[in-house]
Amino acid sequence: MNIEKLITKNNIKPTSARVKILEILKDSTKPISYEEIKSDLPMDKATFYRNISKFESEGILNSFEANDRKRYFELKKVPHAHFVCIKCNMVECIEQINLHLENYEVSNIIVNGTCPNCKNLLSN
Amino acid sequence: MNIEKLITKNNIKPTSARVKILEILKDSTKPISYEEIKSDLPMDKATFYRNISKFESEGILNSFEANDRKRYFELKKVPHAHFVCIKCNMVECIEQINLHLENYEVSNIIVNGTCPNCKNLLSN
DNA sequence: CTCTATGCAAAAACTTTGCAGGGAT
DNA sequence: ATCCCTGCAAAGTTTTTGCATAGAG
Repeated sequence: MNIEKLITKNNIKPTSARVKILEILKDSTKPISYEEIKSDLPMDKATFYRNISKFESEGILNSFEANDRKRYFELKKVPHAHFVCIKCNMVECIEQINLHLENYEVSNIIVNGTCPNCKNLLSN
Repeated sequence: MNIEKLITKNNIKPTSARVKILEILKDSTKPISYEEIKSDLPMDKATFYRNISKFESEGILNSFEANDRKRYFELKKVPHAHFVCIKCNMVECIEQINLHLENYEVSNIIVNGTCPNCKNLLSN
């Protein structure tokens, strides 16, 4: 889906800051934090966070916090979970999960644990 | 299990600050944040956080972050997940979940979404 | 012209760290 | 005497807010 359309469809003005943010998120294969993308962002952090907040309330993107106390952002796609390593803070998507809770609406699932890599390092 | 034993078993000195922290966690039916318990804590926040950190590295407790940007703590028990409402930040335990990821070690699962109560409020 | 978006700087919220005093062994 | 624990205050980190200016329609 075209980024500009995604924005206008949600009644938001497609300013260049907004398009830029969503393009970066679109191009990423995993959720990313402000810190990870700030060098590519031609805008102030206030602008970034304000727009992120707008996108979230419009339901365009999801965010969650990892153990490094940073928020990670991603475009909303098919429901899936995220694995976050408690040692190295690596974040990755887990496709095969399905969870149904009667009367609840599930928007995101975060699985914390130790990734294969860190697990190996520990046992050495 | 007796709190003092839980502490000494993990090679930590059972100071009164430590026993107090774990007793509060033991008595809670759900994960709690520093803010929620500080009025019952006869110690400085630095002591609280330093001991929490020690307990975590010894594997005595788990913590995770909710959408309110606070960390929630609980004694490590049988594996289970937590539901955190993105509207009201209510936290509760979800017992029936099981997830196996080959080569990963799962330590905690957080499910974000809207709780039945907030879901009703929204639709009114 | 009006309304919204942006940048900058300061504030806010929660957690961590430095340091000196105290207790236990 | 030594080692670790604690409280206090200050610093740190990420995100949010206030305010004035800039930009779009």
